[in-house]
Amino acid sequence: MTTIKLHNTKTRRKEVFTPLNPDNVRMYVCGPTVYDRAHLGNARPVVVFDVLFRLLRHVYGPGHVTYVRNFTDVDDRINETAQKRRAAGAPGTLEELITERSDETIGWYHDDMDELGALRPTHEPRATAYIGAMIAMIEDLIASGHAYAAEGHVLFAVDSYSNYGALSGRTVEDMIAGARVEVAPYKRNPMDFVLWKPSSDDLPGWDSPWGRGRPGWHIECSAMAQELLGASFDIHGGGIDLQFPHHENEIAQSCCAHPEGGFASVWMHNEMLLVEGRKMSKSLGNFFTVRDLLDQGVPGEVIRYVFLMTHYRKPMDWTAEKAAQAEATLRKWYALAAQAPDGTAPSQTAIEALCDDLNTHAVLSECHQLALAGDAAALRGTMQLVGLMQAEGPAWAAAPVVDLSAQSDRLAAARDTAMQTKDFTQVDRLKAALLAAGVEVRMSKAGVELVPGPDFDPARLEGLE
RNA sequence: GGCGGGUUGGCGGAGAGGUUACGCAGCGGAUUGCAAAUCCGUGUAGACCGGUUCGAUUCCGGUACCCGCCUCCA
Repeated sequence: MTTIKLHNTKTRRKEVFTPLNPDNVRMYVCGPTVYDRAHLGNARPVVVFDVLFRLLRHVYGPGHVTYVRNFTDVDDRINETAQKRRAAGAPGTLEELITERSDETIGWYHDDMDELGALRPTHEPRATAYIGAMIAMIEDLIASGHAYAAEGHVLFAVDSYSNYGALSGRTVEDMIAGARVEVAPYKRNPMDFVLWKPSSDDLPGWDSPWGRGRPGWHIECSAMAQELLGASFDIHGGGIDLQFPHHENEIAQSCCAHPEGGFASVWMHNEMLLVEGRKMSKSLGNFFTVRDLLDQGVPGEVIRYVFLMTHYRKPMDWTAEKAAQAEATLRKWYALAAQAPDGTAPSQTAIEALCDDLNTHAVLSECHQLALAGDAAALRGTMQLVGLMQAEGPAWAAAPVVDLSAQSDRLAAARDTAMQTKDFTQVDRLKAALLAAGVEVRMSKAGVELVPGPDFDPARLEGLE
């Protein structure tokens, strides 16, 4: 059996991965809050954990991996959009408008992530479908003394869980000392966090033992992981920004509600995304969504390739330069890989690189070597291991199908003549015109070959005859 | 203030306590009427200061700078 090593945030070390049950390797990744289009940063964990999903499927078998990624569809920004739409005269109840907004956003998310070549997870639960499970878990936490109700809220008591802060390396004392937030008066400890909060009439809410309200953010992941994966499972992933407080709170809730389980064995966090060296933000004017890039003509495979260039635990800088490089490389690879049939195993070197805490950059290096060696089959298999080269390769990378034989013959004839006369002006004129039209001109002793390039423009060939 | 991550050759970006990373660009060569494409060759890098060691870019400590989290943003 191949040995996979993964960096575990919990222990801050790279460890040999041993699944609790090799017949059912279980992974939970925090998914998006579906209030709008996914931005580029949202796509990074999707690609990172898609690569891990593919590796696990490769090693343990496609039928032996369960991957859960949730949709958070309880969120004030979703409510805002729904309220605005209602105010603008949209038909339907607020609840219906909220559902409509979530459905719409989830559809976009699927479209965009599909373009990146990400496999759909095994389960994609929506928080609103698990409110009952959340309420039950909160009731358990109150019963066992880990939570308390106060002024319509239910709060988790961090003092009841001695390991609180272990994942992120903080202590409750440190956090209180450095706290910048105002503390709600009903909290017993300033670090206590919300499990349930009351909803006013204009907000979505569910009936509960504590009145009409809605769940806090963290409880949904605990409840859905419990329902779909059990009290103990293998891997929990997400962006490093979720390490605290989100994941810390998930651990507290889950381990207190289910002391018989260990919750996640391995915690994995991807680093953040930068754009041209700076944090992506609306105020800096460098904020964009995945769809923005796709619309600008940057293919999903190119985005994926750029992501794979950087190890997931390092900050990744998105630059136009990288995207251009990625596209040029992929064109070469696709042309070669297209010559091979599906079904070739990936290179062992690449598998081993991936097994070493997802060294995707080393996989790309290996692909370069395979391409250099002209090994189309191994290249194809290796690209597919990391989610590149689906099917026959994308249309954008395929050479345009055009008949340039007339131009080719004409150029060859002119060249033959020029070889005799030593007057190449006519040949150069033809060549320049072809180059201007985006055609690559290759002349050798063997003859003339015309290859339409990425910027090929047939219109510019007119009048050439 | 607390916690965490980073700093590698022109650019991007890895691994490894001592032997070529790799890619892009550049340079030299082969090839070409000239090019393109292709192939071959080519880079005394490792923020700074100490320490451990026969030997450190790789381990340890410190300094500087950058970034993230601590505000339901992946």
